[in-house]
Amino acid sequence: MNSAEIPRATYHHGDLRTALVSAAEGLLASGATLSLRAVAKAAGVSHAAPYHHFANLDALLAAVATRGFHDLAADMEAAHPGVDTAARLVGHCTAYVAFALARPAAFRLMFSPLLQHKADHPALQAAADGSFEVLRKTAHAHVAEGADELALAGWSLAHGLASLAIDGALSTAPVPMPSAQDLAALLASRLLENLPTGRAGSAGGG
Amino acid sequence: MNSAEIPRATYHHGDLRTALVSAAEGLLASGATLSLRAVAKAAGVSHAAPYHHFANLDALLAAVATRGFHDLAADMEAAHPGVDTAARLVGHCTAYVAFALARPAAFRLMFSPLLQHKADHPALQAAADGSFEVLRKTAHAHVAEGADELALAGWSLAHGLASLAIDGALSTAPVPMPSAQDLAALLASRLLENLPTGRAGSAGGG
DNA sequence: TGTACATCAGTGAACGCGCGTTCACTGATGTAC
DNA sequence: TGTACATCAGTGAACGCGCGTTCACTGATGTAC
Repeated sequence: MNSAEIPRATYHHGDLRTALVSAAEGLLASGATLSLRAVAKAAGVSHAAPYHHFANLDALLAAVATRGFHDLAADMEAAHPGVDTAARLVGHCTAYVAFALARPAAFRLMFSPLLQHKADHPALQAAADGSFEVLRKTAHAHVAEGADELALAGWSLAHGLASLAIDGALSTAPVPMPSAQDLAALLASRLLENLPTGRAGSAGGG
Repeated sequence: MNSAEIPRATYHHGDLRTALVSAAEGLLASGATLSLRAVAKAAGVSHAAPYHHFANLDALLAAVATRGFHDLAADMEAAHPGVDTAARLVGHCTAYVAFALARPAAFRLMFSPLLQHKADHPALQAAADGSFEVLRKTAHAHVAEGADELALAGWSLAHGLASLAIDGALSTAPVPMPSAQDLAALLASRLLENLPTGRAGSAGGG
C-alpha cells in the first residue's frame, strides 16, 4: 500500500519530524520570530535537515496547527460531563479556554491568517474540521432537543474569553473576576439558559 | 512651549508620518510580511526616510495600533443609542465587531503579542486604555444601576465574534446565522438580559 | 522685496546579517545473499 | 553469522536576497536681516 503518508521515524534522529513541530511551537511560545533555520537549531540539527520532512516553513507551521487542532478536539471531547447537551457545550467551552491558556502560541497560530490557505494542507483542514465538529455535534444535539439555533454562540464567548485572556486584557477588568475558565463555564451556562426558548426575537427576519 | 510632540508635517512630503502609518496598515491588510523597507516603498519614499519619523518597525506598528484604538474608541462612543446602559453596552459591542470586520489587520495588530510591551509606547498604552475605558465606563454605570458585575462579559462575546468572523470561522457554522454584527447585538442583549439579577450563582464561591 | 543662512525631511550608497534554498557529501540503518 | 550493497536522514559549504541600520549628501522650506 502507499506508505507515503506514514511517518517513517527512527533513522538517525529518532523522530525529527515530531521534534521539529515541538521546537516550532516552543519558539512561537517564546515570542521569537520563526524561521526554518531557528527551528532546526532549536531541535539540534543542521539548518538543512528540516527539508527532509517539510517542504518549507508553511508546511511546518501547518503541522504545528494540525497537532493543535487534534489536541483541542481531544480536550473538548474529554471534557463533556454527562449526557446533558447544555452541560456538554459548557464543558467544551471550558476546555476550549483551558487549551488556549495552556498553549497560547498554538492557539494563536491555529486561527492565524498565516494558515488561512488551509486547502493547501489537507491534514490541517481535516484536523480543524474535526475540531469544530465536536462543537457542531453537541450544538446540533442541543438544537434537536428544542434549543435555540444559536447554541453555538457559546463558542464565540469561549473564543473571545480565550483571546482576551491570552492577550492579558482580562486582567484590566474594572472589577475582580473569576478565572477565564470559570468565566467560560459561568457565562456559557447563563447564555445557554437564556437561549433555549428565545427563538423568535430579532433573528428570524423575513 | 514644547513643540516636540506636535506632528510637524508639511516639509517635503506633506505628512509622511501619517502616510507611513496608513501604508503599514494597508500592507498588513494585504497579508504581506511587514518590513520598514516595504512600508517605505509602499509610501513612495526611500527606505531610509521612515527613520526620520520612527525609531524602528516596532514604533511604526505601535503607531498603527494607536490610531486603531483611537478609532475604535470613537466608533464605540458614537454607537450608544440613548441613555439606557444595557443598550449602550450592546451598541459598544456592535461597534466593536463592526470595527474588526472593517479593519481586520488593525484589529489583529492591536491585540497582537507583537505589541505586548505597551509600556514602551506610552501613546499606545494611553490609546488602548482610553478604548477600554469606554466599555468600563458604561459597564460601571450598568453595575451602578444594580446590574451584574459581569456586565463586561459582552465584551468577551464581542471580541470572540469579531475574532471568529475575521478568521472566517463563523461561516462554518452548522446553521444559517445572522451577520456577525447582528449576532453581536442579539447575543449581547440576551446576555445582559440574563445578567442583571444573577449575582448569586456559582461566582461568589466562599 | 531680496539675499544669505539655518534647518531638517528625504536620498542613495554601503555595510553586515540571517534567511531560504541547493547541492554533493557522509555515514548510520536496513537488507539481500 | 558475515559481507557487500542500497537507502536515505542529516551535514556543511555555498549562493543570492531582502532586511535593518548608518552615513554623508542634497535640496526644499522657513527665517533673519
